[in-house]
Amino acid sequence: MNVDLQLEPKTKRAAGAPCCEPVVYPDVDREKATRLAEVAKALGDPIRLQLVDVLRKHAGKVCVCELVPLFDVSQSTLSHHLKKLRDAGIVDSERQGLWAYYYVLPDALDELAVWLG
Amino acid sequence: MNVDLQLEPKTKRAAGAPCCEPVVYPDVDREKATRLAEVAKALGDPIRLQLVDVLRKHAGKVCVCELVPLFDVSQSTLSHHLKKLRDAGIVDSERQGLWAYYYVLPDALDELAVWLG
DNA sequence: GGTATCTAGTGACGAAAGTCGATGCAATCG
DNA sequence: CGATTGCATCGACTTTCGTCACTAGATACC
Repeated sequence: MNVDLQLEPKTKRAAGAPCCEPVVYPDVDREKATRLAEVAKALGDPIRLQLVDVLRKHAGKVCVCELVPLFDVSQSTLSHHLKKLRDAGIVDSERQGLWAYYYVLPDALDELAVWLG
Repeated sequence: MNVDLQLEPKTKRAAGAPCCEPVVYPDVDREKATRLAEVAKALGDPIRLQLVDVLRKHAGKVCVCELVPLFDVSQSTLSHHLKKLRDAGIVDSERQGLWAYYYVLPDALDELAVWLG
């Protein structure tokens, strides 16, 4: 593994011709890259990442009113972050009377985990 | 696993008292969350994610001149994306004469993969 | 030395993100 | 019914992002 092919120094023809032909190609197509990047972007904020961490580690569903006091941001900001996570398909919510309960949808995170290998 | 503890409906005291006490806490501290989010954010763009994909799948180091033609953006934009990946500690580069070769530093991605479980 | 080539950096600019306070909307309580 | 509570949404603001054309440095060829 990691053959480290010896990096041909490419001292050939620096002037007059293109330095090299593209010999490597993406393994994930643009569509899948866009989807994975969407999930990664949703995790790209410390608050959202901690939100997901809380929801994942806590079996079952968690009331928003328990989440708000854990972070130093306003309730509306937290709601905004939760919406981002919902839009990315990382979590979903369920209303129960006056309260809203959030939980993780594992598929999105799994897909990213698989790509990370 | 995933006990789904039965979500006490909380019909108790909706008026006059806080709905509930916070009973869940983040498992990753803010510092680690910030670090993980930084890596995730760097992967939160389709071009950067594909760049990492190319560099990971390709054993060894890849010349920038091979990367540029793979994407429909200008050379300066690609250089900007590579810098973001460098700043996040996901890749590093090495100059060899006129060319620059990029390669993946696996630790950052591994840390994220471990968190994803 | 002069010129061509490859890559990084700069400046600019529209788009998007993160934040807050204020408001809206359902549902519940009294 | 009216008041209150929990959450989502809106409007505004500042900051960051993605992109490009242009420029600057360094290196290699002639």
